[in-house]
Formats: sequence, C-alpha cells, structure tokens
Amino acid sequence: MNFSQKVWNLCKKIPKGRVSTYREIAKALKTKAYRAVGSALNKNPYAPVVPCHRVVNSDGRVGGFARGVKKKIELLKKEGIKVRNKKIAGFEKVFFRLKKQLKKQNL
DNA sequence: CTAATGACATTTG
DNA sequence: ACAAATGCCATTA
Repeated sequence: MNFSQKVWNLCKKIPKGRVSTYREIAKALKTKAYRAVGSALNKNPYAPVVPCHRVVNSDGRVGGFARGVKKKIELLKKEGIKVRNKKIAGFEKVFFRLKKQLKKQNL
C-alpha cells in the first residue's frame, strides 16, 4: 500500500460532521509528511469515495481544495460544520482525533 | 539520481 | 494578528 493509499484510507474514516487535520493524518501514519498528505489528497482519484473536504489545517483553517476552497466550505457547511472566514467554527469541538478514535473503532 | 513542487506547519519580523 | 521565510516528506518531471 502506498503512502497515498493510506492517506485516503484514513480520510474515509473521518465521520460526517467532523474534521481532521493533515498533521493528524501524518501522525497516525507515524510520519511527519503532512505536505505529502495534502498532495495525496489533491491527486486523490476517489473523489466521492474519500471525504477529503473534511481535512483541514492544524490551526483550524480550511486550507485548500482541488475544486476550490469555496466548494470545500460549502460541503463542510452541508455536513453541519460552521465555517467563518475560512476558519472552522468550534474547531476543537468537531475535531476528529484519528489516533484515539481509530483505536476505539478497531477494538 | 537530482531538482522542483505542494490541499502544510512553525518560527520570525 | 498578519505576512514572509524556512523546514518538511512524498511525489513527479
């Protein structure tokens, strides 16, 4: 499994109404390649399969999106996440901690 | 193999 | 708080 494959796999596990960060994904993969995570998501061929719009920057900003940041924000709002000025409202509340949550999910 | 790039993160001015 | 510069890792040319 390639790095990108792992990234997409983790992205799929982000529940609706929650967001994660590139940094957390990288950490979950035991690496610091958050840049590579972003790149992988950018070129992700499983557009509808992988909810890549739920991945944001570590400081709570929405970051970028292949089809336009605006689109990403719209999608997030549809999921129930409030976005103000390109920033996630209650970021800490909707933040999905990959490491912990995945552990609970697996057991 | 070397160089350049990016949906980032951190530090500095 | 904002903008710019630097570092980072995987991918791609």
